[in-house]
Amino acid sequence: MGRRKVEIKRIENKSSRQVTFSKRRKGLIEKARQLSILCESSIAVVAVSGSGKLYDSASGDNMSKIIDRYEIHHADELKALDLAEKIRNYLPHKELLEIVQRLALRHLLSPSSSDKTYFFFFWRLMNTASLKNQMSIM
Amino acid sequence: MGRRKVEIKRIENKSSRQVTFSKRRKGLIEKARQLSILCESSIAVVAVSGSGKLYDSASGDNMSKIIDRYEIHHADELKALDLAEKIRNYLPHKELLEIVQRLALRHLLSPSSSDKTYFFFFWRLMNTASLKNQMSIM
DNA sequence: AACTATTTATAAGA
DNA sequence: TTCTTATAAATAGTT
Repeated sequence: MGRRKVEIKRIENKSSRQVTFSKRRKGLIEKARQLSILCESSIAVVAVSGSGKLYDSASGDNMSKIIDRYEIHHADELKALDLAEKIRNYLPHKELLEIVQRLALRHLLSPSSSDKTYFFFFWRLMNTASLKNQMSIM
Repeated sequence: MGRRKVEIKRIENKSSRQVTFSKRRKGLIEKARQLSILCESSIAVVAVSGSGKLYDSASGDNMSKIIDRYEIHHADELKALDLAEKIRNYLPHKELLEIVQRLALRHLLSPSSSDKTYFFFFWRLMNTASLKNQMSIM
């Protein structure tokens, strides 16, 4: 869709690579928006540039809800991994455990709403709080 | 890009909506793949159809890593929510706590690798195992 | 940041 | 549904 046909391979020139990233990223997100509206669907796009910058868009629903759906859909696959084996290799992290325990305690002390969607949101909050906590000590 | 110009609004006819969803979803994912290769970037797409079916693609890196990046990037925003307030409304779930405690214990008993990336993967596994567990009792 | 020659995506038709 | 094709839309190279 341009003056020349381009091969789909890494663009070597850095500045044209950046220009193309900007143009096509915009195009991709617009396509996602259109698909969402035309077909009454939810579309999430997350793009990480070569230099690590993050761009995202969520159409039809918010990003967290779309990610939750993805996680639930793929839960079986992940569960099939040997959990015990994996865990032996993970980074110990006392702060994580403290957060989990603190949140879990408050959670136990307040049995109220029964809306399932809250469960997932709760779990995401725990997740994110800990990710952030981890980031700050890196 | 077709015989007629189409307005970007919900397609009322169900079968043309499905056909368009299929065609445009394929196009979107192909665009994501191209962008990833041309510009050396990572692109995740998650699409949920009106009927709830999930389609996803990850180019340049795997889906979990891209989602992790998103979570880390947005951690500040989520942290700003009133955690205590939110937690008061979440669904109690004993099984979740048992899983977390069991995993946490094993985690404490095996201080080994120090690769940061494992931490995030560990945390994702915990997350997913619990989501799945929750699904099965819904 | 605009422009425009071309390629590419796709809406409607077969 | 799968293939075709006329046309709209995206974009590569240019200014």
